[in-house]
Amino acid sequence: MRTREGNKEQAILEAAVKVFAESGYHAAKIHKIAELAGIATGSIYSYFQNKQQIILAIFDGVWRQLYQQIAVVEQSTEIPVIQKFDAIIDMVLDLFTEDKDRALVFVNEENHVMRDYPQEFTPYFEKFMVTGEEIVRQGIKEGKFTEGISIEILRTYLLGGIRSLLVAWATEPKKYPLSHVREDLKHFIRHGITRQQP
Amino acid sequence: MRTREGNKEQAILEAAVKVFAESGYHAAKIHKIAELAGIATGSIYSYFQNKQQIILAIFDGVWRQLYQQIAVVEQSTEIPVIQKFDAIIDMVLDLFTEDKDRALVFVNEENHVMRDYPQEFTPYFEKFMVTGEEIVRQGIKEGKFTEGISIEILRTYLLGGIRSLLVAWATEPKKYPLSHVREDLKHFIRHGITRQQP
DNA sequence: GCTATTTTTGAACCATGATTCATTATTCAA
DNA sequence: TTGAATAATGAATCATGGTTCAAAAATAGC
Repeated sequence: MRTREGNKEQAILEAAVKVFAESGYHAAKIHKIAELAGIATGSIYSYFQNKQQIILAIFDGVWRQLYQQIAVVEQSTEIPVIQKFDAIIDMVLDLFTEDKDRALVFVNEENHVMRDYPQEFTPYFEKFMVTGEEIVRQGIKEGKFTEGISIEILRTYLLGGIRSLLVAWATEPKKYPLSHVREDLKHFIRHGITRQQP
Repeated sequence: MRTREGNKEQAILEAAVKVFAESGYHAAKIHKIAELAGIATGSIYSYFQNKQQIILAIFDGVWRQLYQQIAVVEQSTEIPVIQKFDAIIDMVLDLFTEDKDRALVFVNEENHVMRDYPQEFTPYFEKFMVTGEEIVRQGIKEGKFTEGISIEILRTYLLGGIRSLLVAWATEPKKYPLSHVREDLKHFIRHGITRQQP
């Protein structure tokens, strides 16, 4: 018998994130991922069925983490609703702080992955969304958020804005320092662009 | 001598938008674009150097239109700054109202096109951004917009939110009716989620 | 109608790169 | 120490699809 040495699956995933971030999913070459992971090309296939399963696994990992965290926030009765949004921002930014490449893959590839393999896309995505909407509903109920707005539209808008900033930061960290992004983002979400009356 | 019949270049672009929207740039097949355009595969290449020039042409068209329109808005002394944002929203949504496919290509493919062919990407993109920032600066100067925020961050956030909503609408128009998207978007941009005091 | 010129055609070419699989290496249990 | 049994290898396979190009078709001027 021969046993598997090391955590190759993890190594592959990490290598894949790097390569996908750099060249995009389609241009990414399996042999390059293998090289980066320090294994042979063929070995990839004893850990993943094929290329698409690799990217699906990456998204599963990200959304699983995000869902677990938003679930905690949602449940909390300590935090005022309005601050739950802050917590979500922090949580998303923190998740990617140490890993720009993951941020890039997360933002750049999601659209086509969801389109191309809708059946196999991680269920944590849906769960995350539902939970987020729950928070918004809570805020409206408490009279803290504007009523009459569409929750769907709000969440799509916010997520889009956040994503866009993630790419910007990951691509040009100097120009978009995370600390500023964090603060400005929280401000815009709460108050929009209109100046606050003193 | 033989003269070219019809506007094949236009036909190719329109077909390409459809095909890119449906399958994404990478999975899109040239022969399918040709078929849709009603010409032979090889003919594509007497109008465009290659596949990438086609998608670059699509982006050039969109950003040119957007730039021309934002330039008019920016110049206007009639419209109050705060309403210039409304005008921009209207202008973007109107541009895509008749063409969901163009919206999808615009949002889904831009990231990788800009990354893969940064040199050849339309100059109207930059021009649009600069003009947009000019409007924000104007708003801050007039004391209408919050000061102390990063214009770069703001514009990235807004654009991301808008794009995200465009895809949502183009993919599920029933769930995201353009009229609602339009109103809610304007509201969020101005006031964020916090409830307005009566 | 005829010819020169340009457009259009679409089958063939060819590069690319994901995936396979026969071979080799490694480990554990006996 | 030996030999199943499984892991790892990477060269070969094979499908895909962008691009080319020789041939055919269409047009305008004569």
